[in-house]
Amino acid sequence: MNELKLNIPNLPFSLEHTLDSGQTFRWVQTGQWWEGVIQGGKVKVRQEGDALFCALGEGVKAQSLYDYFRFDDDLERVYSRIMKDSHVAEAVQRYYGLHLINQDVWECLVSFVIATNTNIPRIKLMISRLCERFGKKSAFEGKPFSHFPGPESLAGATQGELASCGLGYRARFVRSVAQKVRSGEVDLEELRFLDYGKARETLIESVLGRKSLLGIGRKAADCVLLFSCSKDESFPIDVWMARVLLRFYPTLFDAETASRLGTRVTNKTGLSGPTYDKISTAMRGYFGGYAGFAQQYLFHDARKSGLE
DNA sequence: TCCCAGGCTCAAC
DNA sequence: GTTGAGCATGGG
Repeated sequence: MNELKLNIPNLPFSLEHTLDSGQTFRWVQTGQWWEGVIQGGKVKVRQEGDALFCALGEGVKAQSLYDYFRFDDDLERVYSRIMKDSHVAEAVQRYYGLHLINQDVWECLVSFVIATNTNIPRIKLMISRLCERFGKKSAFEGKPFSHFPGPESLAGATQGELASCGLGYRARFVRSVAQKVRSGEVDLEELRFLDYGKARETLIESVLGRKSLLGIGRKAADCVLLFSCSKDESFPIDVWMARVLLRFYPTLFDAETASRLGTRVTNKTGLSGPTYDKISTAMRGYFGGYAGFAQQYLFHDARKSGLE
């Protein structure tokens, strides 16, 4: 095996916390190694202190890993901005070195269409089936693996074929999103160059009263912008975050908003658009431009500790 | 068997 | 504008 040693330029960095935090769904841990597919190629990585040992598949450059893990980020600086209270402080301490990642926009978009109303283990299952069934095949270290299927192949699949990967009612949405991207109606690469507000409008906009991307709501859009477009002020609010906000930050909201957060948690009813926006804007006001980091630490901590 | 899961669409009000 | 049913599926 052709092993490469990469120096991690900015510490802290934790490979495990980063890959285990629900930003991405295809990495598999085997022993001390993590295997994944990025930028069209397979990689195997393991961390030892400030060194990242990796084996790169065909077509993958070390720079791709550098970009993927956002090694330019200076977490200490981020921490100093978001450390507003003991709750983030504890989460930061527990998951010290958790990076936000910069994954492929298309893969991230499909992943979070699939991620609605389900749990992380099943998201992984659905995506791995999707890749096996529709992804291009390659080999790494003599073993076959599948790439993430492109817009063309998912747009060309029937709803039944997609559903057979366990997608259920999501099959329709995945197909529709794939068709919009294939046709060029929605330009994903452009998102990186827009500011957060504009990029978000692009993802959830309606044309003639009809949504352009079926299956993408506010929460999914925020995840895409945070995990694949480096919009660090994005603050996705799912059930877990609703619990966190209700438990630790109720004083940041007026009574009506807090009560709606409560029904989100207990009745599992969705937040209305304006209410979602009001809450995430408040959290951005509280944490600042790196609110997305705070969100990710709080989310991961809540999930790991089984907050109720 | 029932409940929950990184929500969203659609229709009714 | 808000609310609520319905949604496919697998694990606890």
